[in-house]
Order: sequence, then C-alpha cells, then structure tokens
Amino acid sequence: MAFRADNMVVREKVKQIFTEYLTTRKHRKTPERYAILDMIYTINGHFDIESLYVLMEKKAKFRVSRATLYNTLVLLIDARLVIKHQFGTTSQYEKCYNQGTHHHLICTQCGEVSEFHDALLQQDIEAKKLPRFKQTHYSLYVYGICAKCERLIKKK
Amino acid sequence: MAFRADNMVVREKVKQIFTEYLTTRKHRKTPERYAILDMIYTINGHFDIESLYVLMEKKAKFRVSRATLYNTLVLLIDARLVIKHQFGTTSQYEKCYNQGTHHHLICTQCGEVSEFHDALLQQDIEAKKLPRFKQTHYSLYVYGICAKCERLIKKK
DNA sequence: GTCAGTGCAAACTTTTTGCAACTAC
DNA sequence: GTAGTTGCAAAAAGTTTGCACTGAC
Repeated sequence: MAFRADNMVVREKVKQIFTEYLTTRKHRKTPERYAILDMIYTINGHFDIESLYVLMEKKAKFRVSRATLYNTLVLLIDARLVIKHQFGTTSQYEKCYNQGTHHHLICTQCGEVSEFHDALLQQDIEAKKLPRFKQTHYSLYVYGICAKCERLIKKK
Repeated sequence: MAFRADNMVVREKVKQIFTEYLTTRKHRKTPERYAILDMIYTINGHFDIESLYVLMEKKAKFRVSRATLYNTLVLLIDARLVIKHQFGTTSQYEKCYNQGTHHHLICTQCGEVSEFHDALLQQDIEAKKLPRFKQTHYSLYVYGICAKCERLIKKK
C-alpha cells in the first residue's frame, strides 16, 4: 500500500516537472505527452519504443504514433525524466526521476539486462576530476554470463 | 622508431592469435580476414563499418564487401581482438589487444568520444563481486560537455 | 486564428540475409 | 571435391522526415 502510494506521488511529481519544463520552453501541453510520461512511470526497468507503443495501446488505452513517441522521448530526456541506453541495436529507455544511479549487468549470451546498486562505486566515478570535461552523468555496463546461461553452458 | 617497432610486434602477435582462433574453430584463413585484422590494428581509437570500408579500399588497397566486414568483426570480437561499442546510432569498434582497459568520455553536444585511463577505478570495478554473474569485461561511458563545446556555449 | 504537434507513410540508415560464385582445405 | 566464405543485392529493423490535418493556446 505504501509502495503504491509512493508511486502515485512520483507520478504526480514528474508530471509537475514536465509541466514546468514545457511551460518554460513554450511547448504545448498535449494529452499525448502526459499519457506517455505517465505510462513510462508505471514501467519498471527498461523498455524500447516498440514495447512502449504496445503498452500505450493495451494498458493506457491511448493510441499514439511511433513518431510521437520518439518526439516525446526527446523532450523527456532533455527534461531529465528519462535516460536513453544503447545496449544493443535498439535504443532502450528508462525513467530516471528518483531512481538513484544504478549500474547495468548485461549477459552476452542471452542479452538480459539487470541492475545493481553500489554507492561506493558511484561515488568513485562521480568524484573523478576529468581534465577539460564537465561531467553530467555516466553509464556503467558490466558484461558477462548470467547464472541462467552459466547453467545451460555447463549442461552441454 | 621504438613505437613503430612495437606496433609491428603487436600486429604480428594478433595475427598469431587470430590464426590460432581460426584453427581451433575450424574456420578458414582467408586473405580478407587477415587484411581486415591488420587494417584495424593500424587504426588508433574508434571506427565504424563505413570508415573501415573506406580505409580498406584506400589505405589497404584491399576491397572487401561490407558483409565481410560485419562477418569478420563478429569473429574478431569473439577472439577478443576487437571490442564493440554502441555510443550512438552506429556501432563503433576498436582494437583491444594490449590496449589496456580505458574509459570513455562522450560529449553530449558534439558527440566526440575521447578516452581516459584510471587504474584505480578499473580495479574497483573489476574487483566487484557480482551476485550470480560471471563478469568478463565492462564499459564505462561518462557523458558531459567537452572543453570545445563549453567555450562555444559561453560565447552565446 | 495561428502554428506547434500529431499521424501516416515514405525515406533513410545500419545491419542482416539469401544466393550464386569462389576458394581454402 | 566440398563446404565455408565472399560479394552483391534485396530485405529487415530502427529511426527520421515531409506533409496534411488537428487542436492547444
């Protein structure tokens, strides 16, 4: 119950942030944009355009074109409400407000992506003084073999 | 002179490794494959398929199809002689034998990619005990604004 | 009323695939 | 000789773009 309430609070909060963002940039506050933002903040973990497109139609009952999804994601990324990843061939996105920095584990066998937190590592990386470079954020992808695939390999 | 000699030594060494790889996997040792490997090991920094294609024709005087480049890169990556990155829309590749792990700085403004070394950070990441995951390698991408773009922004 | 935003389809870019010709073994 | 490789062109996959229509302001 507390979890759900928290989630609602976050969804309200990002809506506010987005409104502010749209207002200052003189962009229009269309229903599509809010529906997309809200859908994204119900998704845990990563998603790509295609799965977002399907979810919008099935879960949100709000049909939007792929072009609008791409357009809106550009805004959301700029508003720092979403981050974009390039794990494989397709771009992956994920909500990032109030999510905390996390690191990614990518299985080179099955392609599955999972996450892990490590505050110490995060601190180390963020504290790095980089020469002539103004750091804004970072991505750490650790590649290897996940437990599931490891078992499969051993069976062979 | 020492640098050039070293480079020749590396180019010979990777050729040996590749031969061994091809032999044990029962793949054929085609001239295309060796020409591609050798070209790659003359390139410093990152490259994509298109620029490799052009280099092969212009510098190596060895025309290969794009399909062969893609095929060969799969082998070279598997042989651990090349690593693949997904910075933007196109896949980027780079030689990795004897290169030492390095981290990447990516300018979100102009897209320029540069590198930095940090042995301590590397150690930290490699030493991480990850639950049910057999780590093989990792990529760290730090995003921000490079000095060049920073100056341009300030001028406006 | 105006112009930013949307949907659609076409275009574009990058990568993969099918197939005939070639060649390493 | 034969099966793995290559080159080519077509197809696929993901993303961007042009344009007419819509609706936020």
